[in-house]
Amino acid sequence: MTTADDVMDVLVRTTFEVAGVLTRIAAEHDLSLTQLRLLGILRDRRARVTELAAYLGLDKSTLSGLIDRAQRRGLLARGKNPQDGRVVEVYMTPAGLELAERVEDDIRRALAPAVGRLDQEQFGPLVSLLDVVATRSPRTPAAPEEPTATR
Amino acid sequence: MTTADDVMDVLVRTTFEVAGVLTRIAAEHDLSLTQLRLLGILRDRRARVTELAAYLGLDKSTLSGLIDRAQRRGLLARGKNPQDGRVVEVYMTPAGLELAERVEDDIRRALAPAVGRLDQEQFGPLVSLLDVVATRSPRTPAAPEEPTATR
DNA sequence: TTGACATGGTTGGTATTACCAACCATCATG
DNA sequence: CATGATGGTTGGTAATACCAACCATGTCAA
Repeated sequence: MTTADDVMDVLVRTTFEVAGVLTRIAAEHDLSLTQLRLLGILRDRRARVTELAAYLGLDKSTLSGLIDRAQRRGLLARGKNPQDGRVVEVYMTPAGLELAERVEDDIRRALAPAVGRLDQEQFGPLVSLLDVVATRSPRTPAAPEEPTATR
Repeated sequence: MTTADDVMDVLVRTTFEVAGVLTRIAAEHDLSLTQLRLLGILRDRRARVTELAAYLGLDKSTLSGLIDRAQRRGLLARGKNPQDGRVVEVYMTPAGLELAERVEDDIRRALAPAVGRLDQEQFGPLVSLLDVVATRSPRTPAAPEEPTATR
């Protein structure tokens, strides 16, 4: 019988496995895992600092440094928000977008052997199962403390 | 149609989600994610420094510091190997084992809502699918394999 | 209108993580 | 027994991340 504990074990194992791959590929491009996520987020849309901090579960001050260094490298830029003078909006530069694309290619290449061990008809089931697990239900009235993984 | 890219996307998303949970719970016990993994490995068996470095994909010198701090906290200890005087064997103290147990409980509690969104009959399929993905084929002598972080 | 408070970011300080290079001690081999 | 390989530690540096304190800007009530 497969228990919830078994599911957790394999989830944790997979997490370390995938995180290891991501860390390695990121390092090859002189990026940390956090910077990788940052680029991943900003790839799709510009975002304000607090928003990024909430999303990543990090302190605002951590973001300041992260953005500083990425900006110094020319990967992203800070812009003003005309509606609210306090807000700093962060967005990718063309160089950042280009790097993100290269990194994504490398990640897909690195994950290919692992995913390739599955039969193609297993893709669908795995995706729907993991999607259930990974998607936080928005309706969790149980714990008023801790809405997300922030502190 | 579900593609390999879709699988990768959900894998990465799940990884960040689970890693976030692990990081949060670890932090609640004043542990980093790396220390968590370290305790997870040493829970089952004692190991030498180089071995740990290989498992974790870290430099030996990083392990030195990691072990130093955990030792200072009374979580683990260094022992000698009678066969080889150069070797340092690391093992958990009772306090370390106890902490590892508490942390595991908290992790299981924290992952329960996510896993609980699955039906019980989906446990088996998910575990076997993820096991395929997370288990490096022995044909690839790239890096040493990863034991489960908890338990 | 103007205080008072709230919000958004940055700065400064500290601890940890992680790397590399250099090093010492111990083994293994010619 | 000299030489080299292996196992760990030390020292130096950069990045990550926290907290507390701090400005600047917005908001709201008296």
